[in-house]
Amino acid sequence: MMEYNFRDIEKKWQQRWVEQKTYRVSEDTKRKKFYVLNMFPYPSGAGLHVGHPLGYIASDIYARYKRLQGFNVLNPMGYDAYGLPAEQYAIQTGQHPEVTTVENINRYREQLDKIGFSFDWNREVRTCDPAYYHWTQWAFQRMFNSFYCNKCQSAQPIERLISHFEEKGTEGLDVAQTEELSFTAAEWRAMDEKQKSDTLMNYRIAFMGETMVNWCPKLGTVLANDEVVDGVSVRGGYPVEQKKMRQWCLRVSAYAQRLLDGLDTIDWSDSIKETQRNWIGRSEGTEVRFQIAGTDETFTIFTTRADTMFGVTFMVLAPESELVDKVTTAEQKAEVEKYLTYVKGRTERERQIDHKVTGVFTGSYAINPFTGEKNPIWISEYVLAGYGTGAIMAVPAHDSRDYAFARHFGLPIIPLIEGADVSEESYDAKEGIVTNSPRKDATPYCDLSLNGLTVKEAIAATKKYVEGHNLGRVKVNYRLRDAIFSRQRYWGEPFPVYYKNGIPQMVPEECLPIMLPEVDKFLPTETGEPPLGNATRWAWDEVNRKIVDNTLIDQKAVFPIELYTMPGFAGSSAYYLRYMDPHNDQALLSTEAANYWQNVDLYVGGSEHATGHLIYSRFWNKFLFDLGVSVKEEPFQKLINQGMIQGRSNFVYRIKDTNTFVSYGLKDQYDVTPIHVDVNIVTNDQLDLKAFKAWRPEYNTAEFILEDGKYICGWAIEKMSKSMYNVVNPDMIVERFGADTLRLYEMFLGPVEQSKPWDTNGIDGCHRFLKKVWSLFFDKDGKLALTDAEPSRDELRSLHKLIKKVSEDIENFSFNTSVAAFMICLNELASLKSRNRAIAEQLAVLMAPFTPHLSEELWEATGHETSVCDAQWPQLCEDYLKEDSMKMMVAFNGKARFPMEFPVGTEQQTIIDAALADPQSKKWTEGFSVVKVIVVPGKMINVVLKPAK
RNA sequence: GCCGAAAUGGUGGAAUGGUAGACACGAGGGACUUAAAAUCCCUUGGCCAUUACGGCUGUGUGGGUUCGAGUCCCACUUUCGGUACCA
Repeated sequence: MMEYNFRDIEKKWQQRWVEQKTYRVSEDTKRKKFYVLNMFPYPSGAGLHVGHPLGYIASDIYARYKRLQGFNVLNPMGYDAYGLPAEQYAIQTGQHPEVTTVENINRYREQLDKIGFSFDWNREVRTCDPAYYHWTQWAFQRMFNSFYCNKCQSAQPIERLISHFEEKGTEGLDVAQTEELSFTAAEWRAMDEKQKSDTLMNYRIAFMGETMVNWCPKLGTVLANDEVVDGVSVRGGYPVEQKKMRQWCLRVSAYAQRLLDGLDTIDWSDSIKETQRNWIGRSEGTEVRFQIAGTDETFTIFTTRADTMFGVTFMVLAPESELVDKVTTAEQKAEVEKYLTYVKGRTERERQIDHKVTGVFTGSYAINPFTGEKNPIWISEYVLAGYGTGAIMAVPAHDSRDYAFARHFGLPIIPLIEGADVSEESYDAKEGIVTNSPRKDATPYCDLSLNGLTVKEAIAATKKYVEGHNLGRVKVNYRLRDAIFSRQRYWGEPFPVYYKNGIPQMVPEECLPIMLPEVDKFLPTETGEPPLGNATRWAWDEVNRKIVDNTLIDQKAVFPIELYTMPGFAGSSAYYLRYMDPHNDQALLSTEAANYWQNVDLYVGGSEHATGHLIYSRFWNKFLFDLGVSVKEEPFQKLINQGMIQGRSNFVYRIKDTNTFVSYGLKDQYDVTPIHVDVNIVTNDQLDLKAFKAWRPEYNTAEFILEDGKYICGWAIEKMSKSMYNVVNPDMIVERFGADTLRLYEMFLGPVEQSKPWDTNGIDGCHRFLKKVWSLFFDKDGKLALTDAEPSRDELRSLHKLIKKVSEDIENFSFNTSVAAFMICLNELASLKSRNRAIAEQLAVLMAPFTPHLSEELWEATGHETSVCDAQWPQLCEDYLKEDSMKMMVAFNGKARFPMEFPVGTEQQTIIDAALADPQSKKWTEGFSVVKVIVVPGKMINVVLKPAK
């Protein structure tokens, strides 16, 4: 008996695909392109579990479907190969990260190959490959040599800015910048080289800046926020402090508005667009200047609530603000110093976790330009130096933080909105009618009155007044920060930068890439320099234009090279462009390739990258778009966020202090401890006792209290992880059921976007289905059992229903329902006893995106010589979908009662008459009169009744 | 706190405002078999009824719109994501 032998079939076709280069693609201007892309994986040491391929399978189905529709489909894959785990492993074992990374990549590749993807492996990229990071370095240099022009909203060569300085200084400048500088052409020309370099850093898109970081002196490295808990490092428990450090940064904030606007042009889920909008955090407000009482000095605050000008009762500065020194009076100096010391000792983390109300009075006052009142100036950590101007006006009645502060320090609270009760808490809502602005008892100070206006109107009126009276300006602020672009790590892209007299210089473009040097230790140096400080060959010979030994520094023209490396997102920001032309050694990609492939039509990946990779990539692409390298402003037209596959853990229950395990149903009668048990020795929650005893030595002598002769395990949905013993490996599934079954089942589990648990038990259904498909084509002896008769109308209807459903479902990414549709169709064919060749062939094509190996085999068996990949997606003929008759439900007052059948196309009135005339209707209509009848063709005849009098 | 998504049988999940629970798993019963596996058939939301038929109830909670609501509107509860002194 010849059964569905998936092992041989899958091996055969996977080999043939390689031999015949089935998935090789090239630019073909005669065909329309379609670019499908998955977020490339970081090859971790743990290998793939069953959750990882979910998105790859979904996009592979889409890619294959598009190909069957005649598109020239680009569906590449590669590796995000730089990353922390490999480096940590290197530090612990001395194993070079490259070795581990390559091992892991090979393992991934092996696992991926078994699942039957249509990737064009010829286009593989690895971020750690010098031929790849050449272009990461190149892009960085271009960013370094660019500034952002606000007027033309695009990146421009830095030379243009320099000539502007030469001619006019900063006059008439409207560009993105770290801080607003002001100098004349003469002043610019008077600057020395170092000063000019420092000044330009204020404008470059890739620039060197001073920023606050978590610094751990004992570990000699910067730590990310999640590597610090309660002020100490997670690894080692060493204290962590806030430190200002020089770092390379990318001026992502310059693109804030374009990043925001672009969201309206792309086909992403509303939730992820919203996340990005929040992250960019555009806020329209007003900057207002306050005069420091008794001086000529002023300072500027930012507010979105210009309507609350008359409710200001104090001012607050960020502790890091440069104003602090200026406004602190002699009497308050000691207090202020004490407070600043306290704040300095607080880590970022502590400030985030507990929002203690703390602060100190500076001794100075600011004059409110609307009331003339003197408001005390305080310092508090709740005001952040990095947002707005680092100074605020406090309106405790209408801001909860100001309110808490006012209550704590006994400062006045003036309500400004009619009916707002501020006795217990502030009234933060931006609605209501403004009052007290100005207060009735106040001496008139300015001619602005907001009383009687709505909040919205009051804000607009105040803005107008501020601009008209030169008190400040209308300003848009963004929450989006510039990205810190350097890491004190080894395993990352080196910077193509060297330092000449402390001034960063770009290595000439023709000399790229600068290769990551060898080191003997992956830790920081003894003097606290990053790991690259251990490299002996890490100096730049400017004359011979090559990397040379460090010992030559200080001789002639040899200079130290940057010791920082780039962060993870550097390599992953433009990889989708490189896939278009992966072997090009002259450019990131050719113009031809860029013009043909344009951008990614469909991008699949996790939503956890919403505020990381997906922002950086969009930024990077926009920059390259400004350079004319990328031809589309947005890199990813449509985005699908696949859900996580969770683990389904199993538990056994050990009676305390014994080696006896009690079955789930009886566990409440004992004092038990639940213990995770390997899900691979449990079937349908029933424990394999033998396998359990063999699982670990201590369970060798285990005894069991069973129910109905079985040991039933408890279960829970948790993250899939080794420690929960709920990891299911795709190789194991492929070995037992085949890749096609795995693909089908992963899709059948539920909607791609949704998180759902993996439960191996359900896979049988999909496997059985494929066996049934096999036996539709072949008899018991393995002979093709199809007939060449004309297909019947019923067969054709079943097929075309399937074509319609599957085509729609794939377009909508609703793969679980298309799998169900396959099963329904097969059942229909079985009940029709259909073995029609024409129908069966079409079924094989429809299934090809889901089960490519099986479809290839069936396609070949039905006498085709080409790959099923080059078949044509079946044409839908609506004609076959028409039923001869339609079944409709007769309902009375919305309640369905009995079915009736009518020939297709029956007149509405005929239907109504027939329904009312039906003897069964009498039961419901007696004693009632008919108000109206609603006919939903093919579904429902609803008779609306009311009692007859 | 704010933003977003969700809540349907024992389980995963279906349902353009029109017979809720498609499809599958599991469970129960049966056929075949010495037996097991495999395969096939029947039942399977709950409650009541059953020699016929059937009836009631049911999509997190409470309201509303509608002839008709899982679906639309309002309020709430819970869960999961994201984010957080952003003025």
